Amino acid sequence: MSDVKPRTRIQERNRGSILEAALDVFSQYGFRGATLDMIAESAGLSKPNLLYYFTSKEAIYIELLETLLDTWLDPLRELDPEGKPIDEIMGYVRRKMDMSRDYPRESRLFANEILQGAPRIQQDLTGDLRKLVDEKSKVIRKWHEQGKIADVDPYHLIFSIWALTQHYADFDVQVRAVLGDKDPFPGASRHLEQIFTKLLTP
Amino acid sequence: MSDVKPRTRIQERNRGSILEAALDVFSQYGFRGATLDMIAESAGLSKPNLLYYFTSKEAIYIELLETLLDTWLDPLRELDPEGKPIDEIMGYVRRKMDMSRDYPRESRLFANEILQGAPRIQQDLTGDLRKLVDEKSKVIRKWHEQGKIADVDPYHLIFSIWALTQHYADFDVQVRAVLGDKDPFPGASRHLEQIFTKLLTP
DNA sequence: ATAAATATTGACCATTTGGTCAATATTTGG
DNA sequence: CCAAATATTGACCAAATGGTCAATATTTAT
Repeated sequence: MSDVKPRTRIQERNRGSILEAALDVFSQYGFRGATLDMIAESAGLSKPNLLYYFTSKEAIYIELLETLLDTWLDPLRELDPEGKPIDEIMGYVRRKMDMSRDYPRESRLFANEILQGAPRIQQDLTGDLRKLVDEKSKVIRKWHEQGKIADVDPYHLIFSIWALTQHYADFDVQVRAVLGDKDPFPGASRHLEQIFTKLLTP
Repeated sequence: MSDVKPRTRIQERNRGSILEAALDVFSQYGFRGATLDMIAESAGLSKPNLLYYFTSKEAIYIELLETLLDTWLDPLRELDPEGKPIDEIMGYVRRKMDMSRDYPRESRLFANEILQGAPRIQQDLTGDLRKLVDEKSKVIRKWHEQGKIADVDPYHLIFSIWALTQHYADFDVQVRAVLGDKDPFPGASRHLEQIFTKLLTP
C-alpha cells in the first residue's frame, strides 16, 4: 500500500514554485482563464518541465484546492465547545480575518471555484464542509439554549462570518478603491468586532 | 453629434439574446475563461453573427459591465438623507438582498471582474463608486452625530452590507450545499435584519 | 570516476480560440 | 413587386493552448 516515493530536494523545490505560481495565476483568472504558459513563466520553469512534475493543468489545480480546503476549515475546527461562547466565536472571527489578510490569494482561489459552480469540490462541500458546519451549529445552538448568547441562526451566523471576512480578501481592489490606499484591515477588524459583539450579546 | 442609429427589431432581439447569453457565460467563467463559441451556442446564433452585432468579445463584456455597474449602485443612490436613518439603511439592505436573489448572475459577473483585479472598471471604482460611497458615508456619519444611529464606521458599514448580501448570490452553491436545497433567502433576510438592527440601534 | 537515476528542453502536434470575409439569404421601404 | 439595406453563414486564418516525446544535461549514489 505504501508506494509513496520520497521526494528529492529538487522535486520539493520545483513542486513548491509551481504551486506557488499556480496559486497566483489560478486565483486571479480561475481554472479556465489560467494557462500553463502563465504558470510556467511565473514559476521560472519551462512548460514541459511543469508537466514533468504534474500530469496536467488540472492536476496542479486539484492539488492546490485539496490542500486549501483543509487549511481553510481549520479556524472553524478550532471552535471549542468547552470554551466561553462569545470568546470562542469572536476568536473564530479573528482567525478568519487573519487568513483574509495573510492569505488573500487562497481566498480568491476558493471564491473563483465557488463562483464557477464548484465543479471540482462540490462533494467536499456537501461532505466534510457540511458535516463540520452542522456540528458547530449544534454547539452554537446549545450555547443559545443555555442563555450564553443571543438567539441567532447558527448557519447564517457562520455564513456571515465567512462573508464579512472573505470580502476583504476577495474584493480587496474595490475596498481599496473606496478607501484610497490606506490599509483596510485595522478598521475592518474593529467593525467586525462591533458587529458580532452586538449580535451575540444576549 | 447625434449619430445614434435607431435599432431595428431584429437588432434589438439579437443584441438582447447575445447579452443574455454572455451574462450566463461570463458570470460563470470570467472574461478569460469564457469563449465566443459558448456565448454563440447559448444565444442560438453563429459566431460570425455575434461579431456582426458586437465588434469583439471584449465589446460584449464591456457593454455588460457598464450597464451592470449603474443598476448595481442604484439601491445605494436611493438612500435618502431626509428619511428615517434606521429605516433608510434597512431599506438599502433589503434592496441589495433582493438584487442578490433576483439577479445572482449579475452579482457573480461583478465578483469575477473584481477578483481579477477589476482591470476594466478600476476607474469606475475610484470614480463614480467612490464618490457615491463618500457622499452616503457623510450622511450616515451625520446620522450618528445626531444620535439617530449607533457609532459605526460608515465605510465598513457599507462594505458589510455588500459582503453579506452578495455572499448569497456569489457563494450560492456553497450555501445550498450546507443548507441542503431549501431556499436560503428567507433565513438570510431575517438574519441580516437582526444583525443590522442590533448594530445600528443606538 | 562512472553508471544509473533524475531533470530539462526544443521541436512538435492537435485542438481551441478570437476574428475576418466574400457570398448568400432575408427583410424593409417605396 | 423590387431594389436597397440588413442579416446570416461557411470557409478560412493566425495565434494560443494543453500536452507529448526523444534527445540532452545534471545530479546522485557507489
